Amino acid sequence: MDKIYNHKKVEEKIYKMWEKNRYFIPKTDPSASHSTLRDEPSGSDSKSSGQAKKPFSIILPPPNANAPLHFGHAMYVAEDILIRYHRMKGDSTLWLPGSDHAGFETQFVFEKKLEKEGKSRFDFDRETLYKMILDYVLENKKGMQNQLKRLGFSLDWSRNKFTLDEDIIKIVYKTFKKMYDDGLIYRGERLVNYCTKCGTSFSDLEVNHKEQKDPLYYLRYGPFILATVRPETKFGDTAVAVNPKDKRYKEWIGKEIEVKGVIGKFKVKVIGDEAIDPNFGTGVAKVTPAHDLKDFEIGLRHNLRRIQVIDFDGRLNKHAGKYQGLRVKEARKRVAEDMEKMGLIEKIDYEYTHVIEVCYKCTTTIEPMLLPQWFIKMEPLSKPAIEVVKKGKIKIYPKKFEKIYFQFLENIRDWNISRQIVWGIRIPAWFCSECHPERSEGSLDSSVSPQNDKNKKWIITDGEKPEKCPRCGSKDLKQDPDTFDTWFSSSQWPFATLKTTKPGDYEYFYPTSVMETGYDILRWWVARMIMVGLYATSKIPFENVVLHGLVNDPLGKKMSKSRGNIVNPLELVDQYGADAVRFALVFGTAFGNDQSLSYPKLQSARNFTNKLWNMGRFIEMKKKDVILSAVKDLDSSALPQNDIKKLLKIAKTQNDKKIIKKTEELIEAITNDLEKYDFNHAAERLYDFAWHEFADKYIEDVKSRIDKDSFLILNSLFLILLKLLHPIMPFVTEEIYQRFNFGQSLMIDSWPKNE
RNA sequence: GGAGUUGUAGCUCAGUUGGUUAGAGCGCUGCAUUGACAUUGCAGAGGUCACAGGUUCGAGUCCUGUCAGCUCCACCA
Repeated sequence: MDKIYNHKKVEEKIYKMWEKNRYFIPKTDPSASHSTLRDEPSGSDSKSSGQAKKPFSIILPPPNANAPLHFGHAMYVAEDILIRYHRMKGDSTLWLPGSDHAGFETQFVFEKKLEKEGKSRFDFDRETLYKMILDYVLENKKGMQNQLKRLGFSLDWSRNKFTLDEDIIKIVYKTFKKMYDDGLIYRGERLVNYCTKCGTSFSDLEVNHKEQKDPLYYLRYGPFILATVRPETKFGDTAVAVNPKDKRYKEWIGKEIEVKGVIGKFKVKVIGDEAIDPNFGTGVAKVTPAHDLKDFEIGLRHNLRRIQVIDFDGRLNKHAGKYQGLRVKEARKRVAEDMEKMGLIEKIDYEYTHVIEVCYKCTTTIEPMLLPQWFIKMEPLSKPAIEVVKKGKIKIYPKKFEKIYFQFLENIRDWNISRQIVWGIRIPAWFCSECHPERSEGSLDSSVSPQNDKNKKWIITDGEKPEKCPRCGSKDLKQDPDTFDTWFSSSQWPFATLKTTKPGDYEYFYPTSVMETGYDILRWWVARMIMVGLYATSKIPFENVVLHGLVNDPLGKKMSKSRGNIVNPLELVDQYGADAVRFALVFGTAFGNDQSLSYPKLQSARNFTNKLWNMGRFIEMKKKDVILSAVKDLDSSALPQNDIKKLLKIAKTQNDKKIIKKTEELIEAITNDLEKYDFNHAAERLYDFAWHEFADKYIEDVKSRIDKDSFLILNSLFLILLKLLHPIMPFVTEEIYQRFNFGQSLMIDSWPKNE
């Protein structure tokens, strides 16, 4: 054995050995009776194997396939710890890998790449663009999978899935169709970021913010004076709002007022809404639900009409009367001038600065525009999801996150699942061009006027294109150009994967045992998996939710591409070894809390791997000494002993007995820690015991008096220690195990237990 | 603006349902050791537990408020 543990010589070799021996594949693979392919764990009794026993399963949260993993992903080590622990306990254990197409984000990343090449999405048709992104993603996936392997993750690669696999898409379609048939899907309007120059809508990611100075007009508005920067949207006003607590206007709430305007008089209602800041302007605001995000929300709450006055070409429409046809900027100027002439402007504040949204491509001001979108009614789904956690059918660890979960579900809003991008699963909805020819289709966005959509009869299928229109028989059917929100497909991940891996998987492994992921996606992903899982399968998707904290950079700042502080886990694996990286991640921070990447911690974890290595070296050396003393039955007695009671019998000194008892306590404690997902305590306890009890005290004590019996104790306890450490530090423990010829492989050896 | 979360040694963090003298690692100081390991061992210094109240026989722990950091959500008409 080398004097210093060299992870570079060990890790790749060991991982290949595990993979080759199919140790990552569940012992009881329901699809084939090949459980004899490898031996049972040496310590487990035959009763514990077979279908009857409950399996242990985890679905890996599929990382986005658009970029290499960052260091935060290495936190999935918590899952590997659980998986390895249960595998050693003798459970049939499955950890299923996969990756996510990550709609928005991937398309955004890809377009950045196009931009560098001097191109843009508008240079390609839909099919070409999709194909290009797909190639890009498939290439990325490989690197990502390599990263997971380098971390030592014992994932069953024979069951690897991707959210855009044909069979996954089929299931997503089926769920959508079922929801539609059950009346959970409806067509509703929503404001999107729209660039009238590019002629398309953008995601929030694609919108830039810019501070600029604009005149703030104080308009005479019926009996009120109110401040606005957008007098040109006045034609779309359907209410005037004040804060309900504002004494100045309290008595007006609920009344209708008459307003004199540049194209005649009109009437609007006064409403009270908390969103209105009494301290801004005069404390009165006009409400234009069709062209302002906040007003849209107010409109939803008060059931206001939405009048679209700006069209998709950026010009005012018929609602603007004589201003029809003018562009927004020009219209604003003209309306303001005319109002001034009519004496409708109280004053103008030219010093007002605010933040506006501009198109990241052409810097045109973004217009919030109404677009028809598909929505899911969430209340029927959220209620059962609240129930299962309240009743304890699904448990959330650490418990503090339950609060966030309930808060989200109790205030849930309907879910808009339409996205105006090509990269994703296209929505299986068609309409007939004969019955409803008014819709113009063709571009990547879905620029339709919402008025047309209301009477449109959509044909929803589970993926197949309908042959003809069920009403007029026309074969000229057009598919909705939109794609599903990525979370819509990932909300189905636990059952969609297991239904499409191997026959019997779903029946055997679903619901899965644990869903482990970062707390930051508890709402976006975990809550939705519970809701959609319950809906589609009538079962909970998993029994336990375990949430880890975020890994920030060494200064405590969130790692992000824009900050440029992303750390690739492979760099650290190269430098410190996978075991050290894994150990450092769970050591020294309460599980579920955020931590900062700490190089000193990595270093001390690396030193710990070396300490273990040298404990092994010492024992190997002593073994030779003891064998050299030429006692006949030494070979068999040098084999480690699983039965701790027997060890106690041969213990001669108080120190022997003490260390055996402490090991017994350790087994109990570590087992409890892992059952409670208390990873940091397990790691801390193991570190402290291995280093400061076993090495500093016991080895030092036994060093000078080693004989046959004390060697047996030493050797046996060391094997137990290796087993307890293996889930966290699989490589160095396995390497020592192999060198000592303790058995076939540590990863399928038995978990220590006290009788 | 709303919500969540954190504040404990120079640094990074533990501290279970309140219960003796508040712990660990790194760093620091001193000593030792070249026969497992210098990626080592032994010993030591270092804390008004953010602040102010309250409950209690007793508070790092429970309650209220204040301040600061971080995260998420919504966003200034």
